[in-house]
Amino acid sequence: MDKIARDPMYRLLLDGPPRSSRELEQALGLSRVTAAQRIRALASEGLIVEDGTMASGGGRPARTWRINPHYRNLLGVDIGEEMARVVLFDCGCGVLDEALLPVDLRADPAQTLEALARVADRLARSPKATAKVAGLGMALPAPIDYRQGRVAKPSVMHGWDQIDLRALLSARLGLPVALDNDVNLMCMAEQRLHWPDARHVVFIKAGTGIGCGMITDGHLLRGAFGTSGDIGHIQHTPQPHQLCRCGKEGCVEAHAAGWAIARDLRALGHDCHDARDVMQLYARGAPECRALVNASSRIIGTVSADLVAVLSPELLVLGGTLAGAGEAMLAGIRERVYQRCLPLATERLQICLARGDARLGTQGAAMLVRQILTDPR
Amino acid sequence: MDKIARDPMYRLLLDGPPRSSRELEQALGLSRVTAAQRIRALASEGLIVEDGTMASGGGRPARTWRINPHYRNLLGVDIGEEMARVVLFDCGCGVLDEALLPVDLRADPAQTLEALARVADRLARSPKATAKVAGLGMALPAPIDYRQGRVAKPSVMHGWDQIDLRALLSARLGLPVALDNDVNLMCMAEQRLHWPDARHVVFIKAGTGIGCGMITDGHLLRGAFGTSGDIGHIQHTPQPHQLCRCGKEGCVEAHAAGWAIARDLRALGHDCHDARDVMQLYARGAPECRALVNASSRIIGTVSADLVAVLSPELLVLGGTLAGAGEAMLAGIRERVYQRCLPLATERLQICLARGDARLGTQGAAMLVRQILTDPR
DNA sequence: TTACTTATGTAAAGTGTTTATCATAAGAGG
DNA sequence: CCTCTTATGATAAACACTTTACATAAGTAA
Repeated sequence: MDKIARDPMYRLLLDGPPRSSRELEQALGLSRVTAAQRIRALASEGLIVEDGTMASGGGRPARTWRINPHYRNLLGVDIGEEMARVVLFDCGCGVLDEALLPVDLRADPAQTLEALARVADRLARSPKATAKVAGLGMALPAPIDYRQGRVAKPSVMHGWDQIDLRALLSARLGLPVALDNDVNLMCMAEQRLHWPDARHVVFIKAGTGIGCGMITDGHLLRGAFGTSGDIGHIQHTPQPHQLCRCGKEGCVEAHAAGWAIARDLRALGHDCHDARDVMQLYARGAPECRALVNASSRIIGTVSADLVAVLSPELLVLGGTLAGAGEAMLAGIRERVYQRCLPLATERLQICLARGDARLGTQGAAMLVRQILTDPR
Repeated sequence: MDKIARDPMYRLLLDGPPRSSRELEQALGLSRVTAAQRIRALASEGLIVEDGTMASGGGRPARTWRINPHYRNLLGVDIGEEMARVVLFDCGCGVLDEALLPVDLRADPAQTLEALARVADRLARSPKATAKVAGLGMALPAPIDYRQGRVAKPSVMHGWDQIDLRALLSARLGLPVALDNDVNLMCMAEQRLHWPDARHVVFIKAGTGIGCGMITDGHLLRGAFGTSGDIGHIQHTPQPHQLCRCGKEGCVEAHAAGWAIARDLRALGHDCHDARDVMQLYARGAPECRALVNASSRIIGTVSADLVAVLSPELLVLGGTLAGAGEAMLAGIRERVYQRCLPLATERLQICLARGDARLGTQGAAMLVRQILTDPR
């Protein structure tokens, strides 16, 4: 995107609903003249378009302005443990085209990257594209050194911490590239797209693994070393100790994650390997599965209670594959949170299922590049 | 403070070390001419003064500027469970005069406030005062509705949530007043005064009660309802359940707080009622006391590990009365944190004792009003 | 001492923003 | 229809900041 896109007025319209000239002027603290001038500039460049008029309050109704979604397109990539999703978005995060490809995180990252790059290239030239692609964002299931744009040093994604991921991808594609942890990006997308007024949000992703993203005062909380939100390996220590895939015992994941439920279901004779398999069994109503999911939800509820006590969010959202169990998962979380936290912290707290779909990670990734491309520095 | 004090240049000098014209210019993104002009304006108003010269790098050495601590004075109040401390500061947070007064939080808040106001008035007219008082900050051992400037609704400070604390005090004293939770303010003061480069800090206050303050990305994390940092009532559940003063069982406080240790020591025949008594016994080397303090430190370490996993701070500071046990407290915290957290989260994490003294709360309070008085809005 | 370096002061020209004023546009309500 | 209200456009003077250029101040290194 061009220089003009760094106008804070454009950022405001990217993040929020259409606004009138006066609203923009007040939100940015500009004078009417300057606001109008900047609106003209953005409109003449095709960055924003007229949206409609507001209800009249006894006078001439105000025109509202919104971003032009077809000014540029964006690519969002979400690398999962087995599949990667690549989505072509317009710059309002509307889906234009999409592709899935299998990935093997234990394989050579160079090969995986090349496969991803080919798909990205193909999508950028898709007949459904509405503009040229301005950048690519990528969500990764690993701690990310956000400043450096690479996977943080010791990581589960073997070998990925060795390469300068952002520079490599950017050079290969000829596009600006931004990276972040997948849960962080899901959290950001969920908040920005579905709860724009919430300033303090905890997003729990319960899938094959468990993690959380946090927004405090409207800002994504990344922490000092890119490891924030690592709730999966908080010590839970209920009676039967379980070995976690991280090598420790008694982690939350080892009792409540999709892989742990699958492990327990396999022990009961089911053919079940990941969170998706668990949800299939759950949907079919297998009682053992329901029991395990309920138990999981209470364990996640225990951690949630700690998060609520520490962070005092106004919204706790549950996403990830296990959120497919819906109210059953929420029940366990609510039970523990209301049981353990102060009324003051819970009386106005909302506990909900994520409204975003499986594309949440890619949407967050696209929003991240967009944010960087429109950052005034 | 006057209008000119809202200059971001002044705020920069308030928070940081003395700087040269060039450093100010770069930090604020101004041109040399404008920076010099603003420096002149601030200096002529008496807000800043010349500090000295920097080391020469082969040319004329740069002059450095610092705030004039005697431009205005500030009052900081820290209300504890039994005592309140009122300190008169210069606007660099240097101590000028000080007073302690007993308070009873169960008494009528109006009486306590009047007693406080009298002390504040007296200090403002103290012979040690160097300038007129610009505002008063207050630290309270309760969740605070920061926006409203009052104690959040259901509170342990009975009756205090009924009154418009900020407005009342402000009217009584004829001064701008700001309030916040005591642990938040201690956290802020500790970071700003002693770890200015740390952007992600967890401050644990272990005293008669237990709580924590958090700074993420340089900003104090207050949460949505003023209850953030409530780690004292996280469920700990080791074997012998203990009734907490909050009415629940198995809270961290019920096992690790000063009041809980005092309770256990009383059961062993010691005359011990609060954290200070515990530290006296500890200093005298009572073995039961040492054992209990060690156990407490491990419990606090357990919560600390959760905080480190979730927030990924670069610095974890222990303050409060129990921090008087020094390395013994740190040992238990370090043990649990290193045992339970990812190496990535701990390898560069510092775990230290607070450097601030008993005036930390009042310093934070003074910094809070100062921050508000110099906020450009 | 001289040459070089960096810091600081001052003035002029140019850019962008604000404030103020006047004019026009487009709705509601009578 | 007219009046009232609010939105928007155009313009000019005032203001703040930046850039540029030149001069001076105060150190270091030889």
